[in-house]
Amino acid sequence: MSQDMMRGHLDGLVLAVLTGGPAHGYGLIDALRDRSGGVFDLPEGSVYPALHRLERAGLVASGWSEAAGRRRRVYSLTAAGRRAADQRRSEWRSFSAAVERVFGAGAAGAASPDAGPAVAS
Amino acid sequence: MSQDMMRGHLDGLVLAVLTGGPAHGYGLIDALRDRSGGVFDLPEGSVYPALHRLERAGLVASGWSEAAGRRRRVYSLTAAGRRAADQRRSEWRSFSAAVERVFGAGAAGAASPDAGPAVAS
DNA sequence: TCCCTAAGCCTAGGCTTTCTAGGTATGAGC
DNA sequence: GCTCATACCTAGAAAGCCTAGGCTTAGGGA
Repeated sequence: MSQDMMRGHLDGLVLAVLTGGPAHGYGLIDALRDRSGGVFDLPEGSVYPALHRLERAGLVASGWSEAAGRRRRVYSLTAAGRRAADQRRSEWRSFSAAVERVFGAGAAGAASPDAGPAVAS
Repeated sequence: MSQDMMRGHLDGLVLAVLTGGPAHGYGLIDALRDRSGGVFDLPEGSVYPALHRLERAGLVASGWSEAAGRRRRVYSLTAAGRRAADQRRSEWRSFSAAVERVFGAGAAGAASPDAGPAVAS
């Protein structure tokens, strides 16, 4: 898997996880790994900056909590964040459907030898 | 649509179009716009560098042709390019399925108020 | 006691890729 | 002659993710 397929999708994925409830950074990495079936194993250097970016944008809010002697910064969605999560999901569906059409059309073209070139003059 | 959702996917899409037959740069832009239902309307400054990158990588080969007095550089897949196209498509499927799981899980979690936080301590 | 690992947080810098914004040239239509 | 569409190209900026570190506390093993 090409690593920067994530580009432009990470924020949406983080928002999607937070839709299920508050989380802290480290746990968010675990959640993304689990829910993606091991496909997304993101380094902390990707996730923490993303969370800070989302907080600056007003889409998530954070607070400190203490658990087992360890400090944790817990992030949760704001109202704007919930709206953004919905929008990101629908943008993803549109993007994904478009990619699927391109891949599908390419394969179909290749399957019919008499169809001529993909792009007419 | 966030424009750099394309990151890391453009090469695969270009290869997919070329799977259907040779194409030149300008026509490739049209093909991507048509097949994606208008979602992908890429500027030339994205496509030409991508084609040159793919050519340097040995995945496409190019040759000049003349049509209606206009010179065209026509790109076609090499054998390695065909293999790469297959691989990109399967990487896309894996990526797409993973994203879908994350979005799906997030929505499911939000639907059950008693489920507790998304990420257990 | 000392060391290593895991859980947690963070940042600086680099790399890659895409877009913006330009440039060139030909042919067709007005 | 002018403009528009076709067709190619490039330099530089912008953005986002990853690499590679650094910090702390807790717990287990030797």
